[in-house]
Amino acid sequence: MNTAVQDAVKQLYDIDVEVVLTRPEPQFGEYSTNIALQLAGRLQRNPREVASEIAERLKQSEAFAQAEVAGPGFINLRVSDQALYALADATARPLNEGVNYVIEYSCPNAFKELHTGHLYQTIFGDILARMIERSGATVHRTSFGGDVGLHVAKCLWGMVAEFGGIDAARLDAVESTPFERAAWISTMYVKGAAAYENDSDAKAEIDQLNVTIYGFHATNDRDSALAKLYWTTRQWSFDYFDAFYDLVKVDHMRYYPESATAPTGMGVVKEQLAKGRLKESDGAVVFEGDESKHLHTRVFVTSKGLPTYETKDIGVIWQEKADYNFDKRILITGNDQFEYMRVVFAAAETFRPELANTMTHLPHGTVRFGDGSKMSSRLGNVARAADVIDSVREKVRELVKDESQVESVTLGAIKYVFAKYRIGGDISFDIEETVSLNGNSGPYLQYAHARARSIMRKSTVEAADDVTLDESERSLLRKLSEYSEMTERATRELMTHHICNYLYELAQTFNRFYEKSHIVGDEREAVRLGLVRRYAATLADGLSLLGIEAPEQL
RNA sequence: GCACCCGUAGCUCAGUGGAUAGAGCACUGGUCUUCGGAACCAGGUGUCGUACGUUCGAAUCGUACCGGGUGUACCA
Repeated sequence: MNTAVQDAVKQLYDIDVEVVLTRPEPQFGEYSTNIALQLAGRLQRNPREVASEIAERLKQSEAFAQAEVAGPGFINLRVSDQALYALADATARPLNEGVNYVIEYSCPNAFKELHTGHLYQTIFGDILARMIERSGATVHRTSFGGDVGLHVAKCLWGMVAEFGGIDAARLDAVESTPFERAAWISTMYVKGAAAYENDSDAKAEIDQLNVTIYGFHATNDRDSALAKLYWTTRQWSFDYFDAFYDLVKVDHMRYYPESATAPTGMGVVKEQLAKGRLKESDGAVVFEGDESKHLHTRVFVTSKGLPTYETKDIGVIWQEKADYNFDKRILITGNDQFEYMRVVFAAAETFRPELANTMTHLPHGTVRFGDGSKMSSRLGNVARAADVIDSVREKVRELVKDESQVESVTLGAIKYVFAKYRIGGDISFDIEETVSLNGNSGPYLQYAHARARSIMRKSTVEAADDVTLDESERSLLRKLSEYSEMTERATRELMTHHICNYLYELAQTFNRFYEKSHIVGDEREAVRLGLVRRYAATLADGLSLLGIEAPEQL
């Protein structure tokens, strides 16, 4: 359709322009263009005159039923009902046909529990992956976290202290579900962390333990007593991740543990040091920042010879590239890592120029609760992901009687609230609002779908299309016709909140239609049933993009 | 100090060059003898943080400032 306008401009003025059609307020029609305002300057003419010339030309085009000049020189375009049906039935263009993506998110550390930040990333990342897959791409979901390091040493120390010695057999007495095991490991961490702070002997032991743990990987020690304790509980962590991802019903990611990425990263560091792209400085290996680009200098290997997060991050990029040969890589992290990631990306692109323009970093804000507080692990009021889910489920139980639907509504509520904020800023998580049955929430849309399906079950006629729609019928079809454009935009911009805003507006439009238009038993039943059917299908499709179930009844 | 992000209605947020700046929540009143009322309609007194600038046109772009947050060499 924009090409129809481009052609008109070309014929009239012999100018090649890129025409962007926008969706104006409904009273102005389906599409609007400001092309005349842009051309007026170049042509040294009055914008309204230019607009009416273009509009005259467009009236002859088959693409539009109507073309009118409005305001300072906008051209408002209206399409036929028939064209509106075609738009409503159109599927989004496959923007990423054949493109190979890696999307890295969630990224929990082994030996720790997932908190709300992980929950947000897990859900947002999963939705993003769905959207991109839907646009024709191949998507590989990955995750990256620490299975070695000081936090692990604190944990192991805590276990040894708890057992009064190194005794892996004592693990048999620990509760056996993945969530209980993860919680137990957390208490061992707390024990170790406290000792590290307050007891200098313990601190020395833990620091030594840290080195020992790296050794388990280097020497592939799986049999010594301490190694058994480590490998067993490490596996417990991975089992817990799997159980958690099953609980929230997302696809699993491939986990890249730091123990594996560190050696890869160290190999790269060695190579790049020889090439002079990394420098030695005060005994450490650093990537020198570029002040003109405001890039910090960062340490890749410490003066003690240990790899930092930078090196491990380079290691993951190299491994993901080797495993999947991605065309595009998207990384989701908290926004506190924004500047840090700029340096890592700059280093990666310096080492391997072919990576330039293939990697995107999506930083997100903090999940904040109703009172505006940021839950802090230091203060002991950290919100574990599982606790958040539990408290939402409790609220849902008050409203949904059918126990078999509680889980679907619980997850719908949580996924929706995380998807509806534009990524980048903080996420305000108000539990009442999240579970609320009216307003812009997941449960509201699930209900909206169930209601539409109920109407469809009730009707016995054959659905039919009609090209002389009344006003409320047409406004619903018009809203439906925006769906594929909206999903394209959400995919292009990597922003899930467009989907939520649209679905909510769609439901509101439907409610207005439904208020005015009787369906079952009406003489226009067939036509209206066709619209209800499209509405239910669009709602279900949009919810499925968000990973939310669309129930038949609720 | 420098850099980045944020500042829009009482609250939570959309809108990032276009028409009278919009939603939800909350609050008030009303509609309909419910095809699932979890509905619909009506009601906003907003210095779009402030000031200058660019533009036919600025919440949106530029510059400076104010306020909040984050980052800034051996943590992740």
